[in-house]
Amino acid sequence: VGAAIALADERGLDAVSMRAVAERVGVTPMALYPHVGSKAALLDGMVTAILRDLSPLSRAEASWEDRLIDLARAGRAMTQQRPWVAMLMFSRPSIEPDAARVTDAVYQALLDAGIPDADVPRLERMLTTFVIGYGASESAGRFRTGWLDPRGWRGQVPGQPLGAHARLTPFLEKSPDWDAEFEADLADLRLLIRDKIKPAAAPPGGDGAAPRG
Amino acid sequence: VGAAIALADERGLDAVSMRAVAERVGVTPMALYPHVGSKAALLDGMVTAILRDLSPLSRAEASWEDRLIDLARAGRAMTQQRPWVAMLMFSRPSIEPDAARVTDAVYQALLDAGIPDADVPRLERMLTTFVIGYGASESAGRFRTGWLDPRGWRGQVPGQPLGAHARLTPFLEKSPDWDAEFEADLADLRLLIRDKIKPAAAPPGGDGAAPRG
DNA sequence: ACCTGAACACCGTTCAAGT
DNA sequence: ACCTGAACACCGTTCAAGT
Repeated sequence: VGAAIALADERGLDAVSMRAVAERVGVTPMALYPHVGSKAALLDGMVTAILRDLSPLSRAEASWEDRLIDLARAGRAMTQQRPWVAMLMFSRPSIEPDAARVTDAVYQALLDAGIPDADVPRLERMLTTFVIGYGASESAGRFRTGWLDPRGWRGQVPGQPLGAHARLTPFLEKSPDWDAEFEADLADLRLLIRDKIKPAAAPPGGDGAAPRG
Repeated sequence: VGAAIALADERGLDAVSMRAVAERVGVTPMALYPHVGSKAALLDGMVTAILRDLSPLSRAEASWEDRLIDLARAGRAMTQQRPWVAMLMFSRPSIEPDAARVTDAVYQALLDAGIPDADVPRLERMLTTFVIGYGASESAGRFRTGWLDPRGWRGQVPGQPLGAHARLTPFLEKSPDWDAEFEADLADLRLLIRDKIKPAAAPPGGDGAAPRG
């Protein structure tokens, strides 16, 4: 699994073949099978290993907002450092205990925020879907170009004038600062979560966050 | 491209090989290259074709909220009908005019909502990232299992008791209704957008949406 | 218990020929 | 202008042998 990760880091996910991993380990391709089972299981093991090393789970005493933002930033840092990992996360169910550790930290932050228990799992999925989706859009190419050079948009499609593109041209001419955009999205999601906080009933360990500005 | 889509529908994306597409078209694999360029371009063409046929762009006179929700539902319907399309959308930049048509509809709805022009492109990316990410999570497997059978979570990882999982066990025992979850997420995102509406300055065509409760 | 070698049924793509 | 055939350099995986 370590060799596969090193290979993906150095030459991309496409370079991760059973043959290449075996060669790096110094063994015949078939010798891997008793150990990893299949290529799909190897890819599973790669995301599990990455998730196990996700860093920012230290600051357990920080506010729920800081913890949540830190987790989101750590997720994006991970997808920036290893561009191959985001897409992989969509295809692998997060059942392994190491993935559950991260999930648990998100759950805990949402519970500490005062979100009703019944809403916590859904919001965790919504937030992680966004973070992984953002990382995948960046690393797999969805966010590349497309907003550059919009001079041709107006009237390019016969029956559809694309009026909104025309109006927004000033904001579509240069590609955004993706770091700033991610932070702005996080700020919006933080507001969304604040709005879902249980009306008045104080949770067991509630530390009195202001209900709104 | 049509043959490739049919193949993906019938036997999955992995069955879409140049050789298989060529056979379905009744031609030698190499005969495809002058027409589609490469396999990557073929996959591009597949998502472009799907996007071109995205349905609900008809109701141009509906409220911005209805239009936005309809677009999101159409996106998910697309990823449900063709489970292979969501992952593909992350790897293909949406530069083609047909993709821009959908993007323009989202822009227009956000503009009609009264979102400041400068925020519209970012919010469009946030919403589409979520919709595609949700579809990818469903179809690629991230949402499969993992929340079933959580009886073993408590204390499964030595140094980490996974306390939040333990507390949320009642809500983790059965897999959610994914349709209802998607709708709940959309409702939350609708609220998020409402909160971002330009404070008081009425936009050119503003039709007076209630600012909050 | 762990590894090897040969083989099977595939890939995307290049390149020189054909018509 | 459009298609074909053969070939190159790969894939994941099975299976019978080896030690």
